[in-house]
Amino acid sequence: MFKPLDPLLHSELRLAVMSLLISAETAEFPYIKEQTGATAGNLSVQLDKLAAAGYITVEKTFKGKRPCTLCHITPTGLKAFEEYVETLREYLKPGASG
Amino acid sequence: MFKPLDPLLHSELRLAVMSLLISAETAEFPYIKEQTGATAGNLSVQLDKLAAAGYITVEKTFKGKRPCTLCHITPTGLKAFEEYVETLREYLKPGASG
DNA sequence: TTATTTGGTTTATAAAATAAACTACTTTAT
DNA sequence: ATAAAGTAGTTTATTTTATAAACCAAATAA
Repeated sequence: MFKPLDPLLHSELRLAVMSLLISAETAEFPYIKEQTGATAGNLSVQLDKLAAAGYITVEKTFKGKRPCTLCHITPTGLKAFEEYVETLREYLKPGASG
Repeated sequence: MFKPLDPLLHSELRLAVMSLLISAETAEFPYIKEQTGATAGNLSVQLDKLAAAGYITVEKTFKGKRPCTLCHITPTGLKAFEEYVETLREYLKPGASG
């Protein structure tokens, strides 16, 4: 039947963030914001949720004198992403019972 | 970058319904309910939304004396589903720029 | 020094999902 | 015949989620 989709990942913005972080190793807040087209507020909230779940880490650093928020994916996050993709395939491949 | 995902399809239940209808040609309300594990109320609401978008048609018939709600996918719905899958792939295949 | 920009967070609002309650009718049991 | 229980759903209320608007603090530019 249909296995439930991880609700934390089944969100357009959070999924986009995870997608970026998988290829990017680490990414800065403004970069993610630009790549996803999200507002800063929304991104801030969604990063918090991903961090609370342990899917990413959010590191507060400085770049010269300015604050700089660095994000990167955790092993837990990577695993969750992979599982999400696996689960989703069942929704996308109709007829393929499994 | 990230193309927006059709919000109508980016819903666990509606996606499951569409997935079923693609393989099933037509399906009865109770069958969809059983296969998705949804409550009747939720299913009713989500079927309405899919129908309002023209993604499915909902036909009210009778099976003997009992009411019977038949659903089937429309060409519009099929196209939307395929586009959704295509768009989603960009989120799932990190690094593959396109 | 007073804007303006950068880099965010917090809070309020809108939208969506879900569940609970209800309607209408049928079948079964009494 | 009537009551109880089941089927097939809809409507409405509640909760959750997503989004946007408002705000704060520091740095830079005018």
